[in-house]
Amino acid sequence: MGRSPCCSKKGLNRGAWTSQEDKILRDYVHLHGQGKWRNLPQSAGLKRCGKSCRLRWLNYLKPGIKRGNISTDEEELIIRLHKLLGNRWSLIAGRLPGRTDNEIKNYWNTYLCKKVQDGVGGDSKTKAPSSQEKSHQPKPQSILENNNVIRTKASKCSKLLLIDPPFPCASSMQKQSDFMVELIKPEAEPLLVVDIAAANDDDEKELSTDLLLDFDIGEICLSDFFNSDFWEVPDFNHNINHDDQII
DNA sequence: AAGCATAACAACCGCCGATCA
DNA sequence: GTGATCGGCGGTTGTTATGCT
Repeated sequence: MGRSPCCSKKGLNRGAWTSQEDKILRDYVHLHGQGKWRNLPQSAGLKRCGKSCRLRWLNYLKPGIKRGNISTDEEELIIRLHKLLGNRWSLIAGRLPGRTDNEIKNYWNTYLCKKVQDGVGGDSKTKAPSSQEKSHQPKPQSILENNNVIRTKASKCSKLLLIDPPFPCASSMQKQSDFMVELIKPEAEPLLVVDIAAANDDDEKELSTDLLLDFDIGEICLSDFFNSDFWEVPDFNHNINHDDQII
């Protein structure tokens, strides 16, 4: 159907934002709130595309944004979530307070991806590790080549359904009930299916699913799960045997 | 010291779903 | 029901910083 471009590119600034542009945008959003990105540049007097304004605000100007110094805890969580969710950066970012999807995506593409692929502490050649990178602990095992992740391409999936995972630690689950998720109706239609049992490597299967181990759930809505405070869960590292299906 | 290679990060592009007229 | 608009997302590209030869 051919949609119009989000804005005319004529006469618009591109590239890095100046501090003055940042100030204008920040002041405008503080005054008028977010939204109406398309009209914002004109209203605020910015020579920028609305999308560009939105990105700048969400990734850098929005209060509470953390920059850099991704901790090992965060890093581990990113790896786990990526294992589970694939490249759904916004979902992953949603579980990392103060982090943006763009930052996590960049961090993954430039560092974690290699680290995960190498399986042992990442890129050994090239430059010396930064102070931040020096804190990265080598991973005991490779989680590369695990294809259990849910891969999507710009297809939004707001609901993920876990079906009948025979978690052996089910009895401990009731304790976690305060962040337990709502049961989904049986007739609900799963949107994505991941057959973890199809994986060849048991270790990989473990890594794929250990995020979920503390849940005594027959069927849960995973998006609700992620909306819960599982961030607080202290330990994901249980050993289990399982032929799990995440749906 | 200079030039090249690579990493890191900011920003852009195009597609998609939701919403509304 | 249809098409336009908007916001959001993930992939990709461009630029800068840093390290290596």
